[in-house]
Amino acid sequence: MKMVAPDLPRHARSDGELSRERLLHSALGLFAQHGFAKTSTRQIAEVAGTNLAAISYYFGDKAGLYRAVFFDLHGKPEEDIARYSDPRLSLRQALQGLFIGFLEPLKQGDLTRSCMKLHMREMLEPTGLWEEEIKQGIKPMHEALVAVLCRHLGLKRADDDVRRLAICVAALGVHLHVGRDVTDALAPRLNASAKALDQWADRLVMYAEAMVSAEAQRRANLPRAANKKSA
Amino acid sequence: MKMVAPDLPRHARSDGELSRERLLHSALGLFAQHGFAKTSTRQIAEVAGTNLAAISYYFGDKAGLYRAVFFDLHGKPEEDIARYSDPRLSLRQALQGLFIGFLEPLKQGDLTRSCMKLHMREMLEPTGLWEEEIKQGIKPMHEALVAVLCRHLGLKRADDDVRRLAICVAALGVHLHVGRDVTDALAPRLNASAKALDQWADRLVMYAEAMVSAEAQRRANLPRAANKKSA
DNA sequence: CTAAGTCAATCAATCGTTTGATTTGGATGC
DNA sequence: GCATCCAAATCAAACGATTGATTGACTTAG
Repeated sequence: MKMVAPDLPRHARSDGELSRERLLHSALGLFAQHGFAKTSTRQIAEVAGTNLAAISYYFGDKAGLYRAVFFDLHGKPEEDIARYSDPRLSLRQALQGLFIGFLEPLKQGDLTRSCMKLHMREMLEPTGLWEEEIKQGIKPMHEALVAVLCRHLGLKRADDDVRRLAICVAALGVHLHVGRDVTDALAPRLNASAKALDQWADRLVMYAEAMVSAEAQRRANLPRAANKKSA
Repeated sequence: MKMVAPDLPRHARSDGELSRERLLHSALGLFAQHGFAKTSTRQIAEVAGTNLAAISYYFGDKAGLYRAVFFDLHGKPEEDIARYSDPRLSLRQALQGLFIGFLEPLKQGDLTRSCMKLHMREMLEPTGLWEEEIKQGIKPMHEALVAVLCRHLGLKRADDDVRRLAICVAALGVHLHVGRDVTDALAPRLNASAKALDQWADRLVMYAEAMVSAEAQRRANLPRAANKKSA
């Protein structure tokens, strides 16, 4: 069953960290597809076309490789946040920017998709890395979205309901990735083409706008009292 | 590091499949928490208080145990579907029934939560079991929800937009489980109490209603043509 | 007695990691 | 230009630990 790449011209000292990058990309694909535990170091080295020992050489150990894959091949959240946090944007524009951040990776190659899948997978297998990802990646994005919603709801401070709304809006984008396989099984056409993905963007923006409007209306109908605890 | 349960009174022939059930529950918890690959058979037997060989004895092998956990300890989808598919229900009532199915497991003990988490985990590690789960569990629920939406949107047949709407509505419920840890990190209060979970139900119903209304309005504003391809 | 159940001990396989030798590209001294 | 050296990089081989699974003897209930 094991098929070694037969006769690649045996990398002659490509010097520079070429093997390192090959390991990173191979590991990304394998980790994203099979998970950390089910991916063996031998498999990674085999796919990367390097020797097994190269993993220890460049990354110390398997966990170090995973950590490097997790952080090195990951876009900073700043650019994602910038797409929707500008105060001059309308709500619709902001939501469009938000969901573009979720949809763009789907259009690109396997690399970004694998990267996203790896992160989604971390949600279900918290390994410390994930806590850091929440702190450095997700929390800032959440807070930025909360700020956007507060602004358009006319609120000075965020409360639980705004945070819940933010989470639900983001959930629409997250589900694009987490539920990708399920969606493909239920309605294959929805993710089939780039045009279909653009329709996702349209509809998600529409849905999110509707959710925000509903929340705004709920707050408008609330009894006068300023610090009402709950219903 | 390995600490064996020191002196449990060594089950004397408890006859009947008592060990079998203990293995099932222990395996559920461990599989849900650490995943399949990272859970060892020794660990399972240890927690269950049985001998290692009991796994082979009752389930053939580790995969058989996993399969048994996956299917034996899983409520049939019929009862979930029944909560929202009744044609006499209003849209709001149907959505309430739908989300109750997602929220109820959160209120109950670790068992149902672990069971749900195990299934969510399967999404990211397709292992054949998952495909069957889609066919027998998720697809029926999806089709039932699509039917509900068609009814309230006044449609004879489902199209891609209805399916997308159904997926997005369900995504709100799915995210309760998939994004549980993230939510706890971002806004711990939202999942803290049973009362908070009831508020989730209220808000999710409200959001879903808003999404359906938005879709209805979009369709109303559509140019007359019956089979318009897209915008 | 028989068959179902339980147990400690052990199997072969695979895992992540390490070792020590070897190869390579470029700097150095002449 | 040429021989020399060195550190970076690569490699095959093996390590100890752990894995899932099996064995065969022992215990108990019917």
